[in-house]
Amino acid sequence: MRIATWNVNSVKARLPRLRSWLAEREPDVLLVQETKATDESWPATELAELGYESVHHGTGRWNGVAILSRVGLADVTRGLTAEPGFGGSTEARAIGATCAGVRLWSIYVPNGRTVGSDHFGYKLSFLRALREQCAAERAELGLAAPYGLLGDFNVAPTDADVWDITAFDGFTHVTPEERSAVVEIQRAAGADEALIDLMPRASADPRDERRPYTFWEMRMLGFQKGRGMRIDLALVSKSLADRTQAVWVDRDARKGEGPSDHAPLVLDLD
DNA sequence: ATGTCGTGCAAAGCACGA
Repeated sequence: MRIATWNVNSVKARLPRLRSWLAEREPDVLLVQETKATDESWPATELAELGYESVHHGTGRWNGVAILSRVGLADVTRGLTAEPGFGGSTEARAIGATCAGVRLWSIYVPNGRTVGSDHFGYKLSFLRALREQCAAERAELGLAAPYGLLGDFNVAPTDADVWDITAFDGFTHVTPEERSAVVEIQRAAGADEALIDLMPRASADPRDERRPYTFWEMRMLGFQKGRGMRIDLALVSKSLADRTQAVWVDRDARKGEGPSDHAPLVLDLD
């Protein structure tokens, strides 16, 4: 089974590339972020023609998350129980479903903008709500149940996860507060059964030994200059990690005409 | 290099978010 996560930065703008990517890589489950779609404009019919049932949670223009599956899609949950809002309303940043017996979430953590801003506080609140959701669900499902939080976390877990840590001094995505909030999510059900941050290789090539990034800024030719970040994560239970044979970034999806600024993160399971 | 994208509004340019 193949599970992938991809911030597509508008499903409308990316539909041609999404279609060809699905045909090429044939994931069984794809967790999507930043669809920028409404539930009405979500291309469910086109995706169904490609063999995927899908669920979408979005209000248009910004945010929006979805799950595509060709191995079943059950127990759909839109949003987090304790999800905070921003500017007076809740956004569409989390959707969960059970696919082929695996409980999965498609997560789009707020960017945070600048350290100490209202949006930064919102980001930390969102991460706390995700920890609560994870703790409650894992307790309910049992710690042995295969479980995964995948998506765009907008946090680089370590200094090695950005192209040059000195370039990030004073910026979001690398602060101790954000990093410890992610660790707290991993430990939501206790340190013994912590979710594992699956480390991908940098591309589809098994011999690729470059540092693995999942995001490169559109501005300033970030991809062309190798200025990447590993901010799309797969945090999975031991039961799911044990089934994982390969984890890789589909770096090729960042190339060519009209890419997203993120590349898909792919898990190949036993 | 505040250098690229995508969206929506109201318009063929701008504001906003990333």
